[in-house]
Amino acid sequence: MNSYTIRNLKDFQLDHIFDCGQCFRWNKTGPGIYSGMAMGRRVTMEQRGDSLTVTPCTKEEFDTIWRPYLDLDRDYGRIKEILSEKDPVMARACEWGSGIRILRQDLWEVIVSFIISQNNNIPRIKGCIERLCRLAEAAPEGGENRRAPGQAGQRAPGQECLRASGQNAGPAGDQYADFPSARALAALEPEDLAPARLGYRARYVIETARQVAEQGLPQTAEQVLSLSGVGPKVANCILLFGMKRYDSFPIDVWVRRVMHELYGFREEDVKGMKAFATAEFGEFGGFAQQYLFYYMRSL
DNA sequence: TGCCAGGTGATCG
DNA sequence: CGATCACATGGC
Repeated sequence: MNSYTIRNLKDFQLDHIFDCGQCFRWNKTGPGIYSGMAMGRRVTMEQRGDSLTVTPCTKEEFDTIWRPYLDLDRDYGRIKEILSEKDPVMARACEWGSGIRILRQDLWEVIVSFIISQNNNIPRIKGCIERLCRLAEAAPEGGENRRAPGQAGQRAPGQECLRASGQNAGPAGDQYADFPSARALAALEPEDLAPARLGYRARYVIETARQVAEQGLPQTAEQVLSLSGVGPKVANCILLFGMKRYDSFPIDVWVRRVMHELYGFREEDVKGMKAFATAEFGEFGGFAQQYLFYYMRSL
């Protein structure tokens, strides 16, 4: 299988990147080795020191797909320098998560993933998303003639499946299925998602899929907030991880915890935290949030 | 066993 | 507005 290796990486650690809460479909399969789905492809990434090998991958694929996905052309050294000057807590956080990069993920996948993330824990979020992808792969298109229980996987010839692209075809149950499109999910009912165990979030996902299928993907913060199941926190995650809005500062329980324990805010003073982040971190709020999140979770 | 998890939407004063 | 509560599910 063809691989591509890039060397001399700086400010880059797969362990930091895939464990700072921004993505849910990468799994560690060995020391410095991760396997996952992104950009409609399944690949393995292996880091040894300052070099990274992607398999399967050509040089062209690396430059057009993975270089932007991994945000390799941004100077994170400079960002950490700027943030570290702000305060000692931030400096420690930058050091602890020194290899973090904010992935440029698919917007639709980010929207659904973070709707599912609400009031949920990370291991279970990953399970929900994986089951959602697998479910969609096994299900036929359309809400009218859904398959009956017991007919799983018996797709009629020519019947389109829910996957957005067809290049990762495999039997139902394949661990790496493409993320279901908005159009495909829009045709389903919340009950159809029962096997994914999304809980009460299933109706948010379906409703949002219908909104997006009809109006297209959101382009402004206001449009993001108008989606079903999207409040201030999830909206900020969508803006940061899916829309390149690097000034976004999502405040979740972990950030609230770090702001309370290490910055002295009252736990319920989310407004104060938000104002502080805007004033202190400004256009780098999103990077600051990632360093703080990763740091706090390790404590 | 309970408490809690990358919260949101509905309801009520 | 701001506070309060239900919500599905399962990790720990």
